[in-house]
Amino acid sequence: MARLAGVSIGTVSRVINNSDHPVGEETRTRVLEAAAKVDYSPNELSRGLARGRTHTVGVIVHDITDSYFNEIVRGIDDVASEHGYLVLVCSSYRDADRELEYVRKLRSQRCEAIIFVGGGLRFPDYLLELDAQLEGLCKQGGAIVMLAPTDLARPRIIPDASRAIGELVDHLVQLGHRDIALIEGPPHLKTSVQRAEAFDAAVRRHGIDPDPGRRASGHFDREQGAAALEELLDRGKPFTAAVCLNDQMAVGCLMAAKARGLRVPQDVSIAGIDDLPVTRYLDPPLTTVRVPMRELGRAGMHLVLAQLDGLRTRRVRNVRCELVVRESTAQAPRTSARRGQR
Amino acid sequence: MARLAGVSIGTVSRVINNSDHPVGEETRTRVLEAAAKVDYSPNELSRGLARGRTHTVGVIVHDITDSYFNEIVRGIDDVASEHGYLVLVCSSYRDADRELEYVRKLRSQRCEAIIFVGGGLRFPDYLLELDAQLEGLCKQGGAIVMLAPTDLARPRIIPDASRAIGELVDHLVQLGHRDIALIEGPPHLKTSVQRAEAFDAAVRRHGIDPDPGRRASGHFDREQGAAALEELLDRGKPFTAAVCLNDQMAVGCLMAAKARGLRVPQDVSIAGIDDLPVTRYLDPPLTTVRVPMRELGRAGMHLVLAQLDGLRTRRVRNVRCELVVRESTAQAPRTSARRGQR
DNA sequence: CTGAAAGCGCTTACAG
DNA sequence: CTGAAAGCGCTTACAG
Repeated sequence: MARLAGVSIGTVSRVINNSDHPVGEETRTRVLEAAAKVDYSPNELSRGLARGRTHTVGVIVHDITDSYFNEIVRGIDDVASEHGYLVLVCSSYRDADRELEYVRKLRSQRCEAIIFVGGGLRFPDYLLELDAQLEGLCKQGGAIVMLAPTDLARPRIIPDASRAIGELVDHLVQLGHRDIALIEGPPHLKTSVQRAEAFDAAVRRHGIDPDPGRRASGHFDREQGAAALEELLDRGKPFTAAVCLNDQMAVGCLMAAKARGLRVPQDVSIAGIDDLPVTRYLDPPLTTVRVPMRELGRAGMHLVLAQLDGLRTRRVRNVRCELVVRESTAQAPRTSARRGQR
Repeated sequence: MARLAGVSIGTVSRVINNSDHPVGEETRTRVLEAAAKVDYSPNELSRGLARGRTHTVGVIVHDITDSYFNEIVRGIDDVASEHGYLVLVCSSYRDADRELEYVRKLRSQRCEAIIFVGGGLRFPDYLLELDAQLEGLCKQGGAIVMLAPTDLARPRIIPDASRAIGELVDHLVQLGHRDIALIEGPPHLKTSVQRAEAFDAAVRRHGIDPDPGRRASGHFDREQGAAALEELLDRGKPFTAAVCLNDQMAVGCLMAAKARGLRVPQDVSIAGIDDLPVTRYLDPPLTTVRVPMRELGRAGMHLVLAQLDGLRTRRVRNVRCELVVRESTAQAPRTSARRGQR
């Protein structure tokens, strides 16, 4: 194509990149014409090799079909595409090995940044290896951003639901609930641990002792959230409300409660966390804690850009979450959920 | 790192790639040790340049937060990751320029394939330019796969809902519905056009003339689906059932109907197409046509792999879709929806 | 079994 | 204003 235009490849490069190096008008036109004729597509690989920039960022999520994650990816992508970046989406399914494998791959691809959307796993070996990989990426000039609690000392923006979880518990207690069941996420996931701690602290403030008998894990998953509710029901310890530490589990929990013949919220109140789009379409619409997912994604990508621009930071930024009261929570019934069961 | 191991870069390459070119055992260990020590991360860019393979595929969707698309991406990613491919996800929002821009970028990145998940737009200029870009990508050795109806002659796997739409209409007519409203998608989108044609053909089979007065566009979008129902209601032409050409619109339609005080399905039956996960959690659960999204994604990526393996094909494969009857459709009421409105 | 060297397609000082 | 050439980090015939 340089031959077609009758110029050197250096000149071609200059006009294609609109470099500020001067190029003769007539030469420029000749190059542009030749480029159009042969349908020239500049090779980003070699360009990346030569310039050290790939215009790609990697994003590691739990599962792209989970709204929590795809909403955040949407936010990331909004600003990424605005700035000419392409996004590599990697679903790790919270598997440490899968995640490490992806990090290695993204590094090899010379992504300019990796954004971790999901919560940090808490396995020591994994943390060590992950930190080494991330250090390597940083040395290559890459940026790292974490959008969830983690044990790694990396720049991060974290949705902090603690305060809103407190408000949620206040709300329930005001409605007369004292026997509040808790459906947790994966025990090795920091997000779940933190949310559970916030819940425990909140009920204690009301003089209620967190009761292991009213607690089950739904692994942040819809089906397992449903199973957790059933387990709690089968355990026989009465409760009038169930707090699910994410909305996916709350969806499952709600369906399971209905399937057991419980009316929500008359027989049992149910609340979640995240405020996924689906919560509005449930019957009843779900009381939950709003995590500003799209904004979180946008902020995350902006932090990436700032770092690539030379910003050095280890500052941790918290993002406020708000209680959203809808119709799945109401006055506690006289008889508790278990007995109310038909 | 070659220096650290005291060998040539050629030798390093051979052991890192586990090439079948013989390498001395002791040399191999030395290289591996050096690699571990410096935390060596092979540069995929240069590797891609030298070998002409990038191990990436681009996927163009409408919007990653739309379940229809992220479910398909999930299927693609399942087999892509199995085969060591990374996935670049591009949301075009059905904008022709955005889509073309992404195609150019993916080409520049030398993606080995582009999978188009969404339906084809039908703008002549766009089609021309797109086809040129795709031809370019093919010449570079890339594969193309379309997972929706399109006017382009490229390998494709298409979910064919026509037959199931016919069954849906039969189902409604059997329930006594004759005044059936239709909420369509974007008029320039082939998927929407085809589904509408299938609907028209089906009602005609029952001696019903498609009525423009009972037809509105919701642009495949939740909010606009709701607006479309309201418009139909306001138009004053009575109907006892509304068929939405995708589930997103059906969700909006259902909420709007309830907001207007209509009972579903007693006052009006509502049906969608796609069988998104959310349809199960609605009240009432939605009657719809199941499009096997995840399988479609998997099949799409398999077709990519086959093409990269040298398969030459222009064959069009259709994927069967099935009617799923749930609770949002029932016997037609005596009085039609409009009058039933409170 | 090992290395030197050409080549992948660019960018970018450096000369002219 | 233009070109020749080094360099980005690999792979892979080609010699030895």
